[in-house]
Amino acid sequence: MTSGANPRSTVKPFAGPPLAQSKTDRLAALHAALSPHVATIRTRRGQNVTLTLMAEGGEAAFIVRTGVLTVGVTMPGTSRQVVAILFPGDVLCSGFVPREADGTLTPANAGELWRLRWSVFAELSAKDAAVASFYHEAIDRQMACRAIHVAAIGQFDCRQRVATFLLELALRTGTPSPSGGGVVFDMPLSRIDVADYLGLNADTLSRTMSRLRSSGVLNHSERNRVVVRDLRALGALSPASRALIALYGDRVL
Amino acid sequence: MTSGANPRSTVKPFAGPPLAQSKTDRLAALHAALSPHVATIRTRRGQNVTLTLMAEGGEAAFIVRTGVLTVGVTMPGTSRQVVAILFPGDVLCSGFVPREADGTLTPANAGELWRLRWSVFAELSAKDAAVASFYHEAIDRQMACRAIHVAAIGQFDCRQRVATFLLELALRTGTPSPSGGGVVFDMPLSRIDVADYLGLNADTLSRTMSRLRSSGVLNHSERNRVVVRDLRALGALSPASRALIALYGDRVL
DNA sequence: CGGATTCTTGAGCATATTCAATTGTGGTGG
DNA sequence: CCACCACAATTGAATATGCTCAAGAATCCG
Repeated sequence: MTSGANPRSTVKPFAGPPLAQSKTDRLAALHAALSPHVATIRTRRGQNVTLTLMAEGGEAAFIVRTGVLTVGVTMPGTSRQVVAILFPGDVLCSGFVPREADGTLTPANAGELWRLRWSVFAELSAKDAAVASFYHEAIDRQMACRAIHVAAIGQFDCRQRVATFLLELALRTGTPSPSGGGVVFDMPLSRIDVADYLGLNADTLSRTMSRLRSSGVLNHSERNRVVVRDLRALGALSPASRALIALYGDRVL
Repeated sequence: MTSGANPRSTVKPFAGPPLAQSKTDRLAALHAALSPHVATIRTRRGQNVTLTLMAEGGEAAFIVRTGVLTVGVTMPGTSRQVVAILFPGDVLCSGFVPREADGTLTPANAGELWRLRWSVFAELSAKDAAVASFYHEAIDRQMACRAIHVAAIGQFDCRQRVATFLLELALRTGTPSPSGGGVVFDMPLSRIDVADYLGLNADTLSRTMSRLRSSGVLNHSERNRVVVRDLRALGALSPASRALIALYGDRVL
């Protein structure tokens, strides 16, 4: 099958968990194909990215180059729900966000975002198998991630939810800590953002984090930084640890 | 399909909410393009559809022809979470379901399901713009639906969740009731399935339904049939009503 | 350094869960 | 046709978990 007859059939990542390492590489490789068509948006914390394109309201596609963003919806009378957290390599189409639901795309970070017209992206996908497979891998990953997220807020208690969230961040953005066995990462989101992501009250979240600290799983540390003292112990607290490791575990573990 | 210079640019549904009416038409139109490659699965209630393809474990794509299916995940130590309910025209790729999470695809109904190798589907998408746009519309719709679902289980109280669920079913599968103003539809899911979808206890769900009945929004009726007496009143109970109507409201309203 | 914001923590409360008993429904066989 | 069984759905009382509200501590930024 690697005979080269059909480039798509040589794309292996579908068969196994995508390698996070290769994700940035692929993104860089796409630069050549996409750059003539993308508008680069420099993001900064709190800014609100408009989801639809200006002219004629066509659908837009966004590709996260660097940084972290949150996708939120707010239904009347309820508080905001963060529906997804986007990391580099993730894709968002404006059609993913329901209308009439006050959807927002908000950078948590300084970073870079590519925007292009959806129709252009679709055309490129049809022509270039690399673009298509990048997109489909991204969709696969994000769908799987959302499934885990739904299971977490639907079934987990607050400690399990927080552990799941921290584990996801550790796996996706963490680096092994100098004092072995641990993992360190920046917390790109505010307490309220995290609470909105987990379907928890900010107070409850704070309490839960405090308990994790006093039970020795986390370390006290600076404002926007998390030190996981024992990643294995954190994983034991999350029913989704095996699933998360299958999705993202190729970086740290 | 349409004659225009670039077929993709003639695909309008991206700009507005997709018409449910046209969904079945499009599905029928795809039959010609897909039928040489699909395996048709006749589904019956409770059966468990295996998510991966038999030979060499390649990724599979499923297209719902008729009937209703649930996609569920179960994390160790917690009860099942129904992550999505699939209706005709919906698409599921095996990569959407996280590994190590005990994912299941379960028909709630008798119906028909198409299965094909993902790589084949991707090739067809690259060649045939109608296939590609069908897929992307489906992804848009399902992503938006999942966002609403996440917001519901993350932020809504139990009555709001139930109202949201009933409204979704009414909009997607309901028919105007003989006695005007109402909507009737079959309930394809068991109480437990619904509870697992909404992140609620089955007992709580039952209580909530009872209260909706005694408050006059619903009618007492047979086992697997729901009669919404006043759709507007039901909508008033769901913070997501506007979003749901924007997504699916073109059938009943 | 001061003011604003974010985060933490406690006490009381509300909502949904648990567990168990009861009723209802559908299917099977006498 | 009815009796019976297994299973699904309903309902109540007690409990637990997370929420609300308010006060205080920590951190950021000018």
